[in-house]
Amino acid sequence: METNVARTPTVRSARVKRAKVTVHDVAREAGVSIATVSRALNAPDSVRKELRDRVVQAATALNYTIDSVGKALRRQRTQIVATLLPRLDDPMFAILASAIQETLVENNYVGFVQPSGFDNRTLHDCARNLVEKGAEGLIVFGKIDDPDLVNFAAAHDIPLVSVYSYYEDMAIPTFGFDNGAATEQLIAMLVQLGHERIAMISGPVEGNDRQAARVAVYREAMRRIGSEPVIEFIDMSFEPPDGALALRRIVSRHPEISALICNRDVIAFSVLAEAKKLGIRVPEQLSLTGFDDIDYAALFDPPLTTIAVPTEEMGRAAATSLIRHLESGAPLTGMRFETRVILRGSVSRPKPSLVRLP
Amino acid sequence: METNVARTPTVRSARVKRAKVTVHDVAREAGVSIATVSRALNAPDSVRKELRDRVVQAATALNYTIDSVGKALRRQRTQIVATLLPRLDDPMFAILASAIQETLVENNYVGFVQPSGFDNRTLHDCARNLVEKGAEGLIVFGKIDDPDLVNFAAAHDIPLVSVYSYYEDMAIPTFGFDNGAATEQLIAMLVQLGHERIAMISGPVEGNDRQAARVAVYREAMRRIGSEPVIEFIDMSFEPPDGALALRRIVSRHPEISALICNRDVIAFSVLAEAKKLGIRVPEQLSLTGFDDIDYAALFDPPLTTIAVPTEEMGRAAATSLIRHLESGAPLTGMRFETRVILRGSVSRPKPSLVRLP
DNA sequence: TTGAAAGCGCTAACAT
DNA sequence: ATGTTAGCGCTTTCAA
Repeated sequence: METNVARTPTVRSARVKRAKVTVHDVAREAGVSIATVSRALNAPDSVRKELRDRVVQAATALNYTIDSVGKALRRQRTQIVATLLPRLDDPMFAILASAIQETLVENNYVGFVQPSGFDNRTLHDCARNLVEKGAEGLIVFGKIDDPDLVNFAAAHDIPLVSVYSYYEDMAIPTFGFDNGAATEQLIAMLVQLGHERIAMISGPVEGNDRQAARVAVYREAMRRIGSEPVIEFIDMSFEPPDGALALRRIVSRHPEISALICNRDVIAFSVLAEAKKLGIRVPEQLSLTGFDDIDYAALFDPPLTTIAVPTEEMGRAAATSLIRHLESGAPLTGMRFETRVILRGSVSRPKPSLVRLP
Repeated sequence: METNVARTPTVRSARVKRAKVTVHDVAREAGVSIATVSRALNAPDSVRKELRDRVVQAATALNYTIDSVGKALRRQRTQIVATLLPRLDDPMFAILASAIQETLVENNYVGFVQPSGFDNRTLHDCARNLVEKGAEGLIVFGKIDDPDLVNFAAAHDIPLVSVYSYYEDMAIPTFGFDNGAATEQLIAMLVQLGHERIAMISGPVEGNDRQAARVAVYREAMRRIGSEPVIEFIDMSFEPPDGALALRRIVSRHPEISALICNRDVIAFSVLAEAKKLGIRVPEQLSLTGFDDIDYAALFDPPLTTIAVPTEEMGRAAATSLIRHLESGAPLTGMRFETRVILRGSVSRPKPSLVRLP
């Protein structure tokens, strides 16, 4: 879109390596041994006040910065955790990443964040790269479907946790909620309002346990109430035209549909916009739901009914547990979170009038 | 909101340190020296094919993973870059972070991403922490207003670049656009449509060059056309009630306002929602603009007029330049990007009827 | 082409 | 309480 039109003057023509200040320099300056420098900086109480002050002063004077690479090599600990997410440029993932990164830094850790796509069957290479760069713990979004990753983590003693989806009795601890149960909540609400012809827009289910669980529960519910399942699968890289196209397909092929479940809020946003273009009134002619309750859901017109997911809490819990495990070998125990339906204006009782394309 | 109701069974009761596979193990297995192992893995061409194959085979058999900590200590290179952003849980920042992280990994780097707040006058501590954890290059969002950070980076030879805001002739290379010019574009468009009474909702300007530049240009423009500047400052941590309150203040104190510039799209979203509640018709009674053109801007009703910012391109350019500099000492040269007004339905010519609170 | 050996910066075991 | 020293895993001279 935009092109660069100008270039600032060059800043440094070459990378000049300045001599690095090390513990030896500080030790010399303070007139102590390198061990005392290390102690004064890491365990101040174990050093006499006078020496400690001299060390701190010397370190400040020389502008000393600890080299965590040397430290990490010696301690065999990096205090780095890596997070693998399908993508980062999407509110829900970004909120999760934000919660994780903040938790890490509060605990003197730092984190790599890597967008790795929606297919959890091929995470190994990405994870391996991050571990090789120093990650000593791994947080993965959703159910881990890659045996290579699981084996790799086990072989290298890298603790591995999963966030967002909850599973009982999994080898890998999960910090999340039950996607199927959440969809159940949504469908139960719609059914109670009187909806029977319900459609779904989902992402691909391959390697994506969240979408798979929601689709499965939806199919089962339709079977129960004797309705034909109507599902449109679209790419998960949020492209408004995809949502729009899916809506057009559904209303043209299944004009009897009275409610539409979108498996992500952002899909519902584009569907809502398209519905307006098509002259379909939401919720009068079509009830619409999203998933995740991202901030903007309440700001649309009508406000979007959706499932509230405790994204931030899950991220913090996963990161906190992982850190505790890394620090003190505390047992790594998954946690189940609850979701709830946020009923807003995009849903109403079904009206007798059917949806029709203009 | 949600509480955890269940706990999965414990996975590992203690962290058992498995003996680590090192170059020595691979060397022994392959019957070569550790030097040959290193060469076979890093510079295959310098090792006879037969030995090379033996090494690779041994490494695979032993499940060897290179330890980048040892490598980094020896090479004095980590291939880690850190990015400091005001926050991560917001679409525009998330898109930028995503572009940077992807660029890094494509170049065999990895990245720390740290939310560090909106005040660029106090970045030093955060940056120092990331450098101590191994970052050898730093990308900072917006103009760097912290002399401590600049001095620190210079003292430790840490290349430092700024992304999003462009400045000519800055000591630190900037990859961004001119925030003032962008606001000029917006105001020129509104003025051309006939607007004279224009208000602005901004974030705090302290330590935030983006907001400061936009406010300054706005004030100057109002002076030029002889209108009183009407500015509401709100917290930048997107809280819909803040935007709503700012709108109510503006229309109650200045009912003559015909256009409202919001310095972020997300603020405009909440203002738009509140306008509907108040019965203010957009754009008939009030023209509304945002900033950044995040994906959802086009999906609102009416679609939001805004400034398109090449977020992804800026992020990729900053990361690419930094990597090239790190790899080969290539000069670090800033780049200026262009913005443009995206005219959508939230803006129209001003109508004679004034905005009134219901 | 390959091997031996040094050493990156740090912490911790041991000695004093 | 402080100093001496070994060594974490790796790459890269230097020598063969």
